[in-house]
Amino acid sequence: MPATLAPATLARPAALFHALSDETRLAILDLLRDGERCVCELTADLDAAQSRLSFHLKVLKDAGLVNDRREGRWAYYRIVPRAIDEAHDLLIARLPRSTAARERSLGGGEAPPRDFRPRCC
Amino acid sequence: MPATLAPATLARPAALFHALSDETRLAILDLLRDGERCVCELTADLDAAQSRLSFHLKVLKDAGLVNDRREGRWAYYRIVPRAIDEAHDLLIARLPRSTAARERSLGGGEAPPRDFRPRCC
DNA sequence: CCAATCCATCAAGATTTTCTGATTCAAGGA
DNA sequence: TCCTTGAATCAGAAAATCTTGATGGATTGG
Repeated sequence: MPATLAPATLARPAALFHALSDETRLAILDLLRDGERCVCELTADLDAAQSRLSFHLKVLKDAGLVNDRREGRWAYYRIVPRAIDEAHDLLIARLPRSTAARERSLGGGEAPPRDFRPRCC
Repeated sequence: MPATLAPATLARPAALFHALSDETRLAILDLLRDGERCVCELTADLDAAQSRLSFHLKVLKDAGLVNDRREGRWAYYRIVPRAIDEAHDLLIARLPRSTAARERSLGGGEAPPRDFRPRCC
């Protein structure tokens, strides 16, 4: 991760997408869509080792995608909708500028890649 | 990646987000936002080894996020807007169901997590 | 107090990714 | 044809990630 390649502005998007890049974590998020769940529930539903879920929940939490709440000996996790929104915005920011403009006015229509003038080496 | 945890439906989202989870690849996408670029241009702009960019471009291409086009000895890469749209849809599918409904009608407003009835072990 | 439960964390190993430095191939230009 | 250039690919090393099993803390119930 050379400094020249990684403006500070890319660290956050990369971390957020990384948290979303694992099937186990996506499965967790899918379970949390219906509301908060405690770890033991997730362990049961996903048939996964508890330490494994703890690991992935920590990744999700560090990325800001989930919150946790302690109640007695249980830990309840829930999705942070704003983090999904943030990822959403970061995606839009990756659309080609021409397409992004179109996306804003219309509803995500079809379109050829636009003109380009490849000036190379 | 146990089968119980990884319905086929999660492989694609994970792969797509994985491709977006690296700062170098995000930097590449940012450069491609203005239109297609050849590898040598990217190499210069990002000050990165050619084989390294080839590697990351392959990851992006395998994920369907970019296209390539050969012209003489140059290879031009460009963003595939529909892949960004796909990632976008996969994100929306991760919103809490209550929030997702709200998202659809309103414009992504604030809201408490809704009621939940933590039935646990 | 004692035992059981829920969970985070750690260490160790396995697996995956990423980077670097060749090597190879194709396309041009001299 | 020979040489140069742009780019993909490979092998190996380095780094990051993931899994497993063990340990320990906190809470609860008996």
